[in-house]
Amino acid sequence: MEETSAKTPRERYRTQMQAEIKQCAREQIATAGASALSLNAIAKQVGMSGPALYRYFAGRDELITALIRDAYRSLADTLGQARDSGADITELARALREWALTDPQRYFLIYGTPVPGYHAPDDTTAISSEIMSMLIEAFAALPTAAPPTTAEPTPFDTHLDHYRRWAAGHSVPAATLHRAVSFWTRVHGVLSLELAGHFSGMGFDPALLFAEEVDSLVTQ
Amino acid sequence: MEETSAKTPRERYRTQMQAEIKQCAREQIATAGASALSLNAIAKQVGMSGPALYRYFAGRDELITALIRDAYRSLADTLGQARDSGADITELARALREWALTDPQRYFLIYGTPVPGYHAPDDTTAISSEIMSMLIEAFAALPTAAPPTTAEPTPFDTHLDHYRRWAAGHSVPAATLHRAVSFWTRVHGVLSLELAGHFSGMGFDPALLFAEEVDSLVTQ
DNA sequence: TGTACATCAGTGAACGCGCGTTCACTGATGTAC
DNA sequence: TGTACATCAGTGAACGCGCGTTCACTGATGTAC
Repeated sequence: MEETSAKTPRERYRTQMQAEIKQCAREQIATAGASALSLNAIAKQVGMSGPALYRYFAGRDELITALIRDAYRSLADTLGQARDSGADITELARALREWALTDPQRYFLIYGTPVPGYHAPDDTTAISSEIMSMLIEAFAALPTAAPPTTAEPTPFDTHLDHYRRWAAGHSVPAATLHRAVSFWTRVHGVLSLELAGHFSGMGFDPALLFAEEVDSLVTQ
Repeated sequence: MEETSAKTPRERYRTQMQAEIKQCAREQIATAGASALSLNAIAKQVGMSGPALYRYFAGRDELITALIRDAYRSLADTLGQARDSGADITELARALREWALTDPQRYFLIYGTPVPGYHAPDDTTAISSEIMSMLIEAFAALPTAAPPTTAEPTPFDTHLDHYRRWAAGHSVPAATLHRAVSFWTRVHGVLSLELAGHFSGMGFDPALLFAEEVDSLVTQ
């Protein structure tokens, strides 16, 4: 995972310093939101003053971009590790939820309110499809008691059959793609509302709702 | 709907001016996001200078709060009008999606990334339950071909039966509450991902996905 | 091992900027008699 | 209808602030011979 070996001491120091800065930025975002991220405040907290940060990041935007990239990477790695441990789709969902609960603002860095002008770096879309790949495989591997292939394809199924380039390399039935996409939207429906506190007045346990939303697609 | 009648000219002017300021603020948010909202910029745009805004709003926070309240109100009214026109749950869903697509940043004002420190005004939770009420009634009114009441109650159903105070006044089976909540999460799952652009690389039409997510709960 | 030079981390002063907000004020609009 | 006063919208100057970013610089660390 880390190809940061066989580096000179200076390079290691530099990498470590970048990590410390990003860690600080994460804490600041967790405390006051991403829009309140301030380079000067970060600098003060890591014990250097202002312009020194420019040794490590070209500016505020590049720092935020790095954080977004890290968030994507962290999510994909979390799911990848679960997958490598033989997790099925239900366990993948649980890993995803735990990842989101660990640091809600990191979650919102990816799936929260988009800033109108901003465009995420290109490589994040690659990570996105890496994640979708895992989901598709997990659904394809399901021992379908009631095989979805035999069921009548829905309008969205047939529509999806024409737009499956994003699922390149997966020769699964469109119904499986549909399930992966629905999994994604249902999971984020619960998570985004839960993390934003929209259930807090209701009192019930979102974990149960989450589990059944996942189940709705597993035992389809 | 408007109880702003029989007011003096001054009062009408004041109300109109507040509306103009809020309209301006909405446009600014739609262009650059809520965090970029600037009182001075708004003042310039409505043709007055700086401090004059304090005649209408006590400060930046109060203005944003007013916008959030308006967003809630607008959503509830949109759904209420659909309901009054005899819309069923599917048509309510369509109205909701159109409302969201009309002004994505208004949507995110309610359902987007929460700002860690900020607490929405209390009356918005009242509007939230007003909305949930409509959904519950719409599901209760469904001519259930396969009545959900007869089905085995899920763990979340029985759990929800202990936390139904938020659904005060509705003596519907817990399964109906469950369907209303799931409707809410599935609908927001598609909408939040769609509006944030997470489907844009995939090419398919989110409207079809949305319709089938809604359908998954109507023809349950 | 020792010297000469290059690399690079970090500093401190300074830049211009726009922000939210306050204050004392002018001038127009409405109200009371 | 006219005068005297109160209300209130809007102005302009000024407040302190923290922001991102630049620049020329010091001093330590690494490299070459």
